[in-house]
Parts: sequence; C-alpha cells; structure tokens
Amino acid sequence: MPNTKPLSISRQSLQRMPLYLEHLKKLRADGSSHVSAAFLAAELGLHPVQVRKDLAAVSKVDGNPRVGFALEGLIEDMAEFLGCKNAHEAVVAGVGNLGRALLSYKNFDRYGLSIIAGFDSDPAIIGTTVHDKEIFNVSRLSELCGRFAVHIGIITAPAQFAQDICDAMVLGGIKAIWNFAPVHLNIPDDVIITNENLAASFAALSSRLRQRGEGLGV
Amino acid sequence: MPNTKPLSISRQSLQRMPLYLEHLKKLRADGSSHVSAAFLAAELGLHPVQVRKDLAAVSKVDGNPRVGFALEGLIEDMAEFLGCKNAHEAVVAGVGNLGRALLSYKNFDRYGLSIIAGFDSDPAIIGTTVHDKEIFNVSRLSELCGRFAVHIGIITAPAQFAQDICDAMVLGGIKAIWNFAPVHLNIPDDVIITNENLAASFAALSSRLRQRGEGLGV
DNA sequence: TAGATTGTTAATCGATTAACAATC
DNA sequence: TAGATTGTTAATCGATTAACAATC
Repeated sequence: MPNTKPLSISRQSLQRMPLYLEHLKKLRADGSSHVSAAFLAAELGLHPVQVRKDLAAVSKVDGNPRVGFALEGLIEDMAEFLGCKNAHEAVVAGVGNLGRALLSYKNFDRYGLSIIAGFDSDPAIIGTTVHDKEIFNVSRLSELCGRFAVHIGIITAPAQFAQDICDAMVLGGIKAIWNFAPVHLNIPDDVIITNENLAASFAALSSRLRQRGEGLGV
Repeated sequence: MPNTKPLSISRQSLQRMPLYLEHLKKLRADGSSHVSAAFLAAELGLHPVQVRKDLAAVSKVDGNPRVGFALEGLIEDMAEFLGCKNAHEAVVAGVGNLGRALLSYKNFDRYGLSIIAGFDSDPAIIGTTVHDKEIFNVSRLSELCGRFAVHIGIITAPAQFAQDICDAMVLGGIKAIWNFAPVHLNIPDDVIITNENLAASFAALSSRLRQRGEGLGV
C-alpha cells in the first residue's frame, strides 16, 4: 500500500487551511462552482504552487486544466480534514478578559470547535456563566477534564499560575494545550502545545516597524 | 564601516526576544548576576546555539566562558532593542470581547506598548471607556489616527468590516497592522502586517492532536 | 487546436543544529 | 591547568519557489 500523502502536514500549511476553507465558502456563496489555484493564491496573497500543494495534501479532488478545482468537493474535504464534523471540545482556565473573549468567540463554531467550560479561582465568578458556559472552581480542573473527556486545554491565566494549571490539565487527561501565558511550560512528550504570546507578537510587530523606519532613514 | 550585525533579524528570533527578556528579569529577581546560553536554552526549551545567536543579534554583551553572560547588560540591551523605552502606541478598532481584552491586557506595559484608544460603531459604547481608554466612533478612525500620530493599528472587528477599517487606518497614517480578523487584507507595500487568526490556531492545534491520535492508532 | 492550468521534480531560500577551535 | 562555555563556520533540515512536461 503505497503512501502517496505525506504523513504529516507542515505547521504552516495547517495554519493556512482554515483560511482556504473560509475563502472557498465565500466563493461558493458568490455562485462559483470552480476555482483555480492561481486565483485563490492571488486573493489570499500566497504562491500558486503553495496553494496547489496545500489543497493536494487534504483533498483528493483533482484540479482540472482550464477550469481549476471543483469547489464543492474541495470544501467538503477541507471541512472533513479540519474535523469540522466531529466537534472538538476544550476548556479554558483563567476567565479574565482574554478567557472571556475566547469563551464568547463565534468563529470557532465554523471549525467544529467549542469551549465547553471555564475555570477560575475568583469566588465572584465561580458558578456564573459566560456565553452560556459555566465557570467552575479551578481546583476541580483535573477532575472535570476527566469527567468531560475533554482533550484540549486553553490557558489564559496569569503567568505565575500557568504551570500549575498545565499540570492539572495533564493530570486530567488533556493532550493538547493552547497557552496564552508568556512562560515556557514543561509538559510530557505526548502532550502537544501551541504558545500564543500576544505581548510578544505585538512587540515583534513594533520592532519590525521600527527597524523598517530606521532602514528608510525616517 | 563594516556592518557586523545582520540588517534584519528573523521573524522567529524577534518573537523569542520578549521571552528572553521576561526570563532574564526573573533570573535577576532571583539574585543571579550571570547566565549561560545553555542554561537559558534548557529553561526555555530552545537550542543553546540559537540562544547565543539571538542574544548576539541584539546585545554587545560578550559571553564569558565559565560564567556566561552578564545579566544586567543583557537586560538593558534587550529592553532597548524591544523599544521598551520609547513607548509605542496603538489604537484598536472593534471593541467586542477581544478588543476589550486587548485594551485591558497588562503585559503590554512591560514592552513599552500601549493601546491608547478604541473605535467602534455601536452607539451604546461610543463615549464610554475601557480600562481608562476612550472609545470613539469608528467614523473618526483616520482623522484620529492622524491626530494621535499613532502608527500601529489593531483590528478586532468582524471580518466583513476589516478591509474598510484597514483602509481608514492606512489613510490615517498607520504603518503597521495587527489583524485578528480572519481575512486577507490588501495593503500598500510600505505597511507591514501580522495576521493573528485565533480560530486557525485553534483548528491547527486540534488537527495536530487528531493526526497524532491516528498515528498512534488511538 | 491552442492555451490555461495542473502536478511534480529540482533549485532556492532561510532557519536550525552540529562541529570545533578559541578562551577565560 | 582543565574544563566549561563561547562564537563561528559548515551541514542539515524544512518550506517555499521556479521550471516544465502533461493534459483537458
């Protein structure tokens, strides 16, 4: 059984997938039935070959010279690939402004993702709901992760609590962590992690701006 | 005048810089005066050579065999590099949950970053303040960007408004955009952009988890 | 048919990692 | 001194881009 598809898709490709899906849906809504890689690439500011490779990685839909790819099949395969059908659930620990924003974020639905509960240590918000999701005491984090059979944990708590929360999540059976706390977390090898550091992103953008400004002698 | 330092630092390096700064400060607070690249690398889960290169790119502090780098100078240079001294200001358009979270985010201070105002179209919140920052009518976006002499714009509005907001920002003199709307924005060449797609990140993490699960036959 | 568009192989580019001599 | 640690050059790795024959 020859394996034509690469076993794993690059992280960068993976990040682009939701953008394709979004744009393909838009094109379909506009009444198109086909799309060429070149067109899609131009719209999204990507390289045409990159687009073709990305599409080939997740879909068996063959492109057609002159007409491009059939939108319908592409959308179906892309949705399938991204797991939009079998929903993926997560919990979020740290219900400050950011946690609250994620609990209320509507775009997750489109990819079959949902945050089903929040955890915090503040008695004032434990027991309340945000966007219809209940907020539990963080002390019950590992217990409830197990009970909910959730495998994705999101950390939006202050840095000093992040490692403890992380440990509790791992104990509760969490296999993937989306970490917004600006610290390096120690995790077992079988748990995957994505670090999302907003301050670092902002600072990096600001530095790029300054570098460019200097380069131009401004 | 030979140019020893590379003109530009890679995007990835740039993203790591705030993490170094954070960790270096922590070490200093713990009473250390020096740190070795190997130690720092282990703490942050990076490669030692990578750390040395990164440090060398922003600091003239020479490492010392046996003792490592002097913390004090390193922190100073890193802070200088990241522009923590001359504060950088931004405005945010779209004061929903996410915009609100960014307006209230405390970690930005540490890098001399601040969001000075918000913009929205909802009459109910125009004129109110969030974390002491006033919310203006989005119709005044370009006017006020110019008046405030702000060069960084953050877009946290729904996707369908993003391009218009972006255009208004560019018109107002914005030179760097941090875009949270899940769409590709068309901008002039002299404006830099960082796209932050939360749904895409979440979806990518979820896909990685699923891929791994399949690989292990779970 | 002619030409737009695909899919694939090879070249390029950039970042990370390995190797190692220099040095405090 | 001996050995930990640096700084740098070369090798590796991975992703993007270029080139081009195949095809509807």
